[in-house]
Amino acid sequence: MNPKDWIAGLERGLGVLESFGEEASRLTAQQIAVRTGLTRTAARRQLLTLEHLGYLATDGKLFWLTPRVLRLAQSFIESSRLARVVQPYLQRIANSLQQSAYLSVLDGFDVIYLTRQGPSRFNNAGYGIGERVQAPLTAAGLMMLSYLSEEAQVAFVANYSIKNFTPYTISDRAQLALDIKQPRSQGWAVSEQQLDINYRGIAVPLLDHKGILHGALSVTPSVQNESRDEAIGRILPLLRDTAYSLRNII
Amino acid sequence: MNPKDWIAGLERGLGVLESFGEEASRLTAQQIAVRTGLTRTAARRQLLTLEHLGYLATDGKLFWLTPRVLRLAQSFIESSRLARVVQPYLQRIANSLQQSAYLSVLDGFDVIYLTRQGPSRFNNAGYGIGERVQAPLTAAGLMMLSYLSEEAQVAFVANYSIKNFTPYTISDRAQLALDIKQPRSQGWAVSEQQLDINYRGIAVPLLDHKGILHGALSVTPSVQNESRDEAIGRILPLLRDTAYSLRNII
DNA sequence: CAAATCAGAACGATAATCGAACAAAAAAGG
DNA sequence: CCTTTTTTGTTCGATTATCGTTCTGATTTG
Repeated sequence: MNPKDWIAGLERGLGVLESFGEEASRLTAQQIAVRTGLTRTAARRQLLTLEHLGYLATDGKLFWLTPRVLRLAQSFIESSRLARVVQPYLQRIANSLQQSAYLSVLDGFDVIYLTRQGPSRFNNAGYGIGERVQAPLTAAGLMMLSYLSEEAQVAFVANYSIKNFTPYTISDRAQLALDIKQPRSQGWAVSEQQLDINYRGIAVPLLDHKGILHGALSVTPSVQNESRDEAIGRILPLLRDTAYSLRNII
Repeated sequence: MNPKDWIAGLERGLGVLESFGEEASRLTAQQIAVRTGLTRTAARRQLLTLEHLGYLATDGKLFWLTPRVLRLAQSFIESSRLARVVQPYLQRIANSLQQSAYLSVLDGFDVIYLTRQGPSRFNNAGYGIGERVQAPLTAAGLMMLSYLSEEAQVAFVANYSIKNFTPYTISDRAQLALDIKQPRSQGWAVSEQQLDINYRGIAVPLLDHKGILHGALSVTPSVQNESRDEAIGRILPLLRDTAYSLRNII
């Protein structure tokens, strides 16, 4: 890229916005400067600009994010062609299984739920739209990770920081490496009580006619009343058929 | 503000990001230029920068948003002190009423759900975190709008574009003006089947010890099995008590 | 195949942005 | 309560990042 085609101010400003987080919800100009590597004066200019644009609020000393930043997320969700196209197909799955179905994509180490569809609006439980979960904890995440290149998978396994959510959460890198490798050849992924006890996830990849991965379809049935294999036998055909019907329109 | 403390590049870049939307999901540099008022070359520089930072993807011609923009939203949600503090109180409400309870804030004309709490994780139905709904359609929105200044309310009524979601949706500006004025003096708001038939909303304001509005607490009971007044009698005391307990810790 | 539309590169002008240095204010400490 | 230390806000000249014009090459359309 031509070095002239680079807006440094934009990069810095977005860095400032991203430097806020869970344990850094209210920061001074100084703290931002340290986190972003800018000088205090430069950081302050960015902060004042962001405040004026409505992305930040301040009491004169501390700065914090405003709900305004959610508009960007909204734009993404609304502008997702994939979500629009897949939505009615999710509905068919949800109706047929009488439980919520999900479309998700990968962002870095996280799975993001683009749309969900329950049997009815107010029985639309589970993950929320735009919600983000560590990829290896979900079937959809394992499914999509399996489509990364070999090197990317190795890098992932090395850099991923394992956290235990349930006693069943994978806690061993060798196992993780296997789990994110296998689904691709097999054509589906399952995760057992990784994130929430009592639930498993079943996912299939959403591929276009060229075989390019666009996302994953998944459902999260309860582990009660049926074995893993029973659940797969009951659910997988429907997911596969749906993904197959979508292959030429995504 | 000192005019030197203004990062033009950041303003322009965020304008580019925000110019994507539902009916504008994939845009050329040219189209972006028109939408943002920049020249094509300037728009192109912003787009290339954003692409390189991972916020946009391109096929060389069209640009579109990537899931990356959701990280900003995530930061906001995670960094919301209000959400953290209120969460356990929502849980109490959800347990006691056996239905989801919400904390929301206002952003422009929209209500944003900051957190929700259902009786259990997988019975956590309804609005998703970060979801955005036109304010006058919800009890929480009416509640918060009633805390705007007189002028802001007038401006709101004049500028708000009314859409009918159900036969009960308010469709008359005079009525709207009344509806967004009344809740403040009354101390609570109710909305009947504005957004979804079969459900009403009941909301109370979340005020600190100085009387400053920080958000709204709400629940959305079914209209079946009880009248409006019965629902209010059953639910309002709990919401009020909860809001009152929070008044010194938000 | 011609016409029209759009993307990419070059470049000199301009003003946007920078950081050092200083002033003011707030905390900390005795 | 006053002094010292740290943090925050402002100014200002230097620099270079960013701008828009213009031209060229590529792609689409009729």
